Amino acid sequence: MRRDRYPDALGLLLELVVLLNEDMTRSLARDGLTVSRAGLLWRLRESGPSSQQALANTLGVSARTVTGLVDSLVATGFVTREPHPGDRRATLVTFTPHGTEVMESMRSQQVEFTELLFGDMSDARFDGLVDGLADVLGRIRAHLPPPSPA
Amino acid sequence: MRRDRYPDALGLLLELVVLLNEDMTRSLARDGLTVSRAGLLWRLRESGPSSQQALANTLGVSARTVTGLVDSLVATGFVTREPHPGDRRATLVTFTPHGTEVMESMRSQQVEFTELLFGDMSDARFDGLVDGLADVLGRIRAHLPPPSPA
DNA sequence: TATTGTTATACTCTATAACTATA
DNA sequence: TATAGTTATAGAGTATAACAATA
Repeated sequence: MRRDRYPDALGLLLELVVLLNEDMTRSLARDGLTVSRAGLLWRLRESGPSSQQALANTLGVSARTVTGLVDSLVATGFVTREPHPGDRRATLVTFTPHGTEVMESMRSQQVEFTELLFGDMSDARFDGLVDGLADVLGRIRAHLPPPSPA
Repeated sequence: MRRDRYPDALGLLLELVVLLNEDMTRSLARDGLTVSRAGLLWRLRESGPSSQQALANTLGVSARTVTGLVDSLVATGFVTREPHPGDRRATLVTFTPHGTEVMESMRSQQVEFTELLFGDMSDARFDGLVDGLADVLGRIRAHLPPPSPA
């Protein structure tokens, strides 16, 4: 009965979640970042200089939370708050040179990590994993409530 | 070139981490629990009535953290602190009837969730996923520092 | 009147250090 | 002297509500 392997499969998934989280946390700490702060920087790199309101929306957190994250990122030299041309209420969160540098190093770390995870894996194994992951992901997405993070 | 699919694969993994976390958090909240508190209860069910020290060790957190988690679990009626027979310094964290009940309902929720994730999946797909997950997990474990949570 | 961001306040998880009660 | 657990304190992430400045 295939269902006998279900607990294993769920256990593998959960352990993966835990270990990936630990690894990410540890790795980001070496750059002086936390997962939440890195998440903001990630979005910032995709969107370019952004208002905090925009960041709050895309990150799916409150304005208050963004204020705190940006406060700490300013204090640690990753970003600055620039005046928003055309709306004096708003600020434009912008990378410092140091912030840009760290983001670039993060990208190469990501490449290394990917190599570690999949580099030495047979094509069949890799394809089976990717197809299975995509499948599971589709099921979870379908199960989850309205994709709130508009 | 297979490396072209690497970013996809890592992206799938990370999205999976995020979504599984959200789903777990939401589901536990319905039972009046958080992920950390549920983690403690989970260990408690495996080990039976335990001292806080023992819980701190197996969970890999500080004694102070366990004090806080147990405080809240006592306040919300999931466990009690019983005297430790044979060591008057220690307490035995013990399920209440309500705690036991919720743990049982969590188990059936887990079965449902597993059914949702894998139920409608072909055998080949399922096997490919499980094999791939086990493979990746092995790589991460090998990469991580000393398994600190003794 | 509506929006941007901040201050005020609060809750959760986490930790280290100091301290109490027991071994 | 060493251990179990608590209090004191602190930092991070999260949130809501009230408020200021600006649209």
